[in-house]
Amino acid sequence: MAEKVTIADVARVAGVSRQTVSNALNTPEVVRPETRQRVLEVVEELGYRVNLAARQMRTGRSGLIAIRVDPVGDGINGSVFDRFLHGLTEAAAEAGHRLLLYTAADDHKEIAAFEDLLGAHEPDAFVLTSTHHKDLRTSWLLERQLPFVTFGRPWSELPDVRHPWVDVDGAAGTEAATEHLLAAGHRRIAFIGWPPGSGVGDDRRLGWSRALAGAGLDPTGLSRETDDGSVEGEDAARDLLAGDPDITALVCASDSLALGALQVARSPNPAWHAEAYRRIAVIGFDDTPVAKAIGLTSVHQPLTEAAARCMSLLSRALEGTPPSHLLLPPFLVVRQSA
Amino acid sequence: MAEKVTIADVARVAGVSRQTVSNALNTPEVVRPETRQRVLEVVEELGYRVNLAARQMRTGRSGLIAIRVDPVGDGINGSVFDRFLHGLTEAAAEAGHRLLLYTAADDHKEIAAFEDLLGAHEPDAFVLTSTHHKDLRTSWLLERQLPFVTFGRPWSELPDVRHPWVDVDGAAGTEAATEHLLAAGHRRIAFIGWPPGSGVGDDRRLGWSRALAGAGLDPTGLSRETDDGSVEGEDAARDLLAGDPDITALVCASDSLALGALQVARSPNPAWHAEAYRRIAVIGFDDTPVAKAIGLTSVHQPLTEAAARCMSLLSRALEGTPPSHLLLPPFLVVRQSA
DNA sequence: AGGCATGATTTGATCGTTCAAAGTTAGAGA
DNA sequence: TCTCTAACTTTGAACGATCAAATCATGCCT
Repeated sequence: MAEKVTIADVARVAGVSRQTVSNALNTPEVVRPETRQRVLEVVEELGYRVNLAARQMRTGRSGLIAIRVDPVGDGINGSVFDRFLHGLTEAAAEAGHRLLLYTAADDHKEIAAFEDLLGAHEPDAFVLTSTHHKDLRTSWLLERQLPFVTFGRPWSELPDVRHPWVDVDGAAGTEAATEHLLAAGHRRIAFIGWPPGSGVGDDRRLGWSRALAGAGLDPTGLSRETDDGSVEGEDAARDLLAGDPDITALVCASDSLALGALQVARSPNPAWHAEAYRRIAVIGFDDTPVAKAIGLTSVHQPLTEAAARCMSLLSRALEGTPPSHLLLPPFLVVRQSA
Repeated sequence: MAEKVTIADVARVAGVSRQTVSNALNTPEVVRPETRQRVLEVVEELGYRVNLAARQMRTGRSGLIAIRVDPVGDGINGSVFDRFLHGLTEAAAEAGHRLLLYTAADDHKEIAAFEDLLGAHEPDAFVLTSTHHKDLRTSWLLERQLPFVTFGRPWSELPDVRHPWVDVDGAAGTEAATEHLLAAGHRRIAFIGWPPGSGVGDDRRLGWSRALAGAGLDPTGLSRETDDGSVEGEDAARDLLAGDPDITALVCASDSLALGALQVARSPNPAWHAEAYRRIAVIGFDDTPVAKAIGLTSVHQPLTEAAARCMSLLSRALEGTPPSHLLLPPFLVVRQSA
């Protein structure tokens, strides 16, 4: 390790006191300009860097922002989080913070992780992802008045916004996808989504039905609910197409589902239906690398922007500004599949 | 924030001194068993957690391990790093450490980031990925005797191992891929890789040529060098297949390249060659979600294990054990493409 | 010239932990 | 009984920064 330069060293060389150095760096306006200039020169010359552990001990601020990473999943949808994480790392760095990673298997474990972290590394704030109904984590953090932002809106009954959040307007995404299909002449457009209860899933279904309603079409019988996954998507697509010969397009709640649906759409099995080959359009959600690779039209979430916005809301929260939120519009990336 | 419990609180309640509490936790063997027991009970009861900032100030250890995340790339190969990161987060947590993220655009910037970090958060160690020839980072860290491990072997001239590293045996991977093709009866097997000079790329090419040599086959004219990317892979595949009508299989240095190659292989263009449709086998590298999605046979790297091994080598390095290294074997995941 | 407000800088204390050294206790041996 | 050693525990200092309060300058007004 190189020689450590402390604030006392800088003070000695600059011929001022510790506190003046501290002020020159943290509260420049209370220091006479020429003094500040001299101090800054010495800081530069000696390569002084504030020791955050010492600062943290006094001020309680660590400069850390904690965020959870999940265990390795199927990898398809995981890329969404990863892109967000990369964006957040950069945004945090610009705001003078760094990201600290932790893991947790469920809400309760995550709250235990909060306690661990707060006792040990004392992060200044948390970033939560994948919010859901009855989210224990947000209420826990709110109770303790700990600063945090969620990527994902609060899917709760409470009407008032009590914490900052950023989200992507999923309904607008599926709505745009459905309208794209309508504009292309499709009339029977089905939806493959997740079981009701997940805020994100319900929201994405809503956009689809809204678009159909806008075109005066009846969504009855055109929706399937299944867990996320490629195989599940395949089954749902097969079921839909077999049951309704007029369906010509599928909007899916994720690229995983869409990938499965696409298998069915691209290799129609005569057994489902006796009629001639139907070309089925498929649209996914998240614009993952997989979508790009296989030519799947998909709804793209502006993750880098979302990350940057999360960070700026967090900065404001750390300054004590009352919470606000932001709903970002996604956009459709049109490829071969629709 | 909840009431802070300090070591002094524990000491008071347990009726011992601060230092005894500290010893009970950090050096249990010097404390009488019944004293230790009592202390631990009080620790539990009060929910005491060591304040790492204070500890760090005294011991210099922060409990942090720093790792760089790159800006969002094409996403296909990025997933390799992300899986590694997830594994590392878990492994680090088990060893009582946490991961700290930072970004940097190149080697020089990264060294500047080292300096920033060491002055500020003082990570105990670094994990470096994507090592390369003339890696400035490793020499910088070695000079200062800072603990680190690389995921990626040192691609340098120096014969002696001077730092711990973990890597996946890329040559063994492409060799296995090639042998798989040989076993399936292929005889003209081409390789699409990166320009020479990148250790990883050269290594992967080596495995392919070694397998051919082992089967008594001549690799001349069967290799193409191009930058990474789907389009590049497509061009290279087209070039190879057009130039040599006997080629029946392609081994690629990445899934990105393989994805492009697969486009060519799956939709043969009569213009390249007048003869009948050739079914071309394609094998990629990294077993990304994309490979899984499109049925691409690919070489899988044991990333979770690699992460765990990195962590254990790091733990040893922190204890002062001399550096050692590990070359993990990858394995082939066979899908429809080969 | 004296008093005073204002601005700039310094001093002493403190955050919570661990190190180093000093203190205490109990048991063995003389 | 007294000494000595070994085992255990306590005490004081220090890590490097910032807060709070004190000190020192300076200029303005009466």
